[in-house]
Amino acid sequence: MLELRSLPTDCAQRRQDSVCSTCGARAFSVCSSLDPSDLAGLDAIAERVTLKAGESLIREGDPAVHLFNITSGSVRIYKLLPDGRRQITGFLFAGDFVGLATGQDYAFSGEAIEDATLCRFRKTDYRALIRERPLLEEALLDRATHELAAAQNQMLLLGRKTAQERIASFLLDLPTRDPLRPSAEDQVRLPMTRSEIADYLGLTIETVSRVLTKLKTTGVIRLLALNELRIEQPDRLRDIAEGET
Amino acid sequence: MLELRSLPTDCAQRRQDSVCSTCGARAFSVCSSLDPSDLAGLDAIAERVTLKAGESLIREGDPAVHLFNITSGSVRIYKLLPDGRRQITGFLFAGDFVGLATGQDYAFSGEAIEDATLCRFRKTDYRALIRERPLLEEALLDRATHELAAAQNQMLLLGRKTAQERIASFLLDLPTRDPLRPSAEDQVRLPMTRSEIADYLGLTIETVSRVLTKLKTTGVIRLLALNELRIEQPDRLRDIAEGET
DNA sequence: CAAACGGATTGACGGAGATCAAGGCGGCCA
DNA sequence: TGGCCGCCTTGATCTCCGTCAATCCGTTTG
Repeated sequence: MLELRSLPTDCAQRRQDSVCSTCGARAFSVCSSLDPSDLAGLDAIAERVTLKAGESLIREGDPAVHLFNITSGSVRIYKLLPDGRRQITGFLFAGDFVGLATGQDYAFSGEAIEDATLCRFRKTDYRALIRERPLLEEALLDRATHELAAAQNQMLLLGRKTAQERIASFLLDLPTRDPLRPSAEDQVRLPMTRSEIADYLGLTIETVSRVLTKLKTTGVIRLLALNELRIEQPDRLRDIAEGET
Repeated sequence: MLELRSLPTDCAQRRQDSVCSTCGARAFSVCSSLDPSDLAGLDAIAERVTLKAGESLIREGDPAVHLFNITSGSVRIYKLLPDGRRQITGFLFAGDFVGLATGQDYAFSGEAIEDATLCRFRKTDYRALIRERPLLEEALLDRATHELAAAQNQMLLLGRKTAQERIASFLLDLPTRDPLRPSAEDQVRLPMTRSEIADYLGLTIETVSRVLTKLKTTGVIRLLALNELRIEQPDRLRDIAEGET
């Protein structure tokens, strides 16, 4: 097999077989801004990581050494107050980038919700790659921009919406998030627990539970299982989410 | 004066006199990533705008034609629910960039709090400039990154902090924001009304007022005027902001 | 299969902050 | 100088949602 090194066509072949080139999440991630021949450069600095449900990815306050791209599964990122109150600031899925909002140290913690796989990069390596690939930087800026817009929506939700409006907004937003599990029409999978939903929406588990049963009894949604539901009246749910009730 | 055009040194002189080169906010803005000779390119696409207090800059839902850099004064950006509930998602000052979290349409509205001056760019022109100036793009990404981190802090505040903790956090954060008005040690200027503070912190005016008087009577702060106060016990205020009480 | 366990639901109650209402205070203009 | 207006403060009451507690339910374990 050693001869391969001297055969250009086979080198190209080797590149085609890189992990990145067969990555199921590539199409949804910033990596899609790199053309196939650039993927080798990405592969060179990428490291595969797998996490079991509940395992920690990064911890708030630790030096920000690595950046991550999620390739499958889901991740929660959150901040804590000294007394343990938790605010989950995002649920991330395949294609999402972890570490955008990061300076010297991580500003938040991250853990797997379900078993997940990720690509890990040393921040220094990644920065170097960015400088050589303007399209990659552009893709990152684009993503940061979208996350900022999403953050503003979340601030509106947390600052001004009622419990029912928060849940409704959440149920409408969630299915659009995971590209690897495109929900059937109006079908919502909840990979996270009630407690995580509560900490994402600034509520308690009890309130989440009560609102869900109320939406169920009014016929807006139907609970198929603990972590699976169907939206029966999408228009009604949209009205509720925007406070038109 | 026509001869000037044929004299290189005078041309250089002319560039020195560009609006950007004398801009008081340049040092704090993304423009600082451009070296002096690049400023001419910025000048070419920049347009000066002045706003009186209360005047509108952009409106949520309108096509996002322009981007802005604030050069003096202050601006509030906010989102509304159909019934009029308002969430202010940010107070912006000299050097801040308006329009990062913007796709096809503006995702939020913006208005001047005080009289303000801004640089306005057509989005298309600005994108073209970015492509030629990697350092500018880098500066923008950097700024987006910081705003994302700030947004996460605000989500923690809105989702999990008490009224008193929110006010304390706000009073500690605000003085660090306006580079053109570096507060005297522990002196806080409040260019916005109580109503705006309330809509930024997810509270009502009454609660803002009550908490401020409580902080006053406990000696943590002193109200010098309606829009001016002094932090008498910074350590105590920091403890309150983090919920250590 | 029973018991234990973690997460979810449901109910009763209480409290932080919203709502409603009544002044207070300073700035502006006639 | 006085009256008006916008903004702020203060008080009384209400309510949504948090807290506390009991129970349920599906899963795991011995």
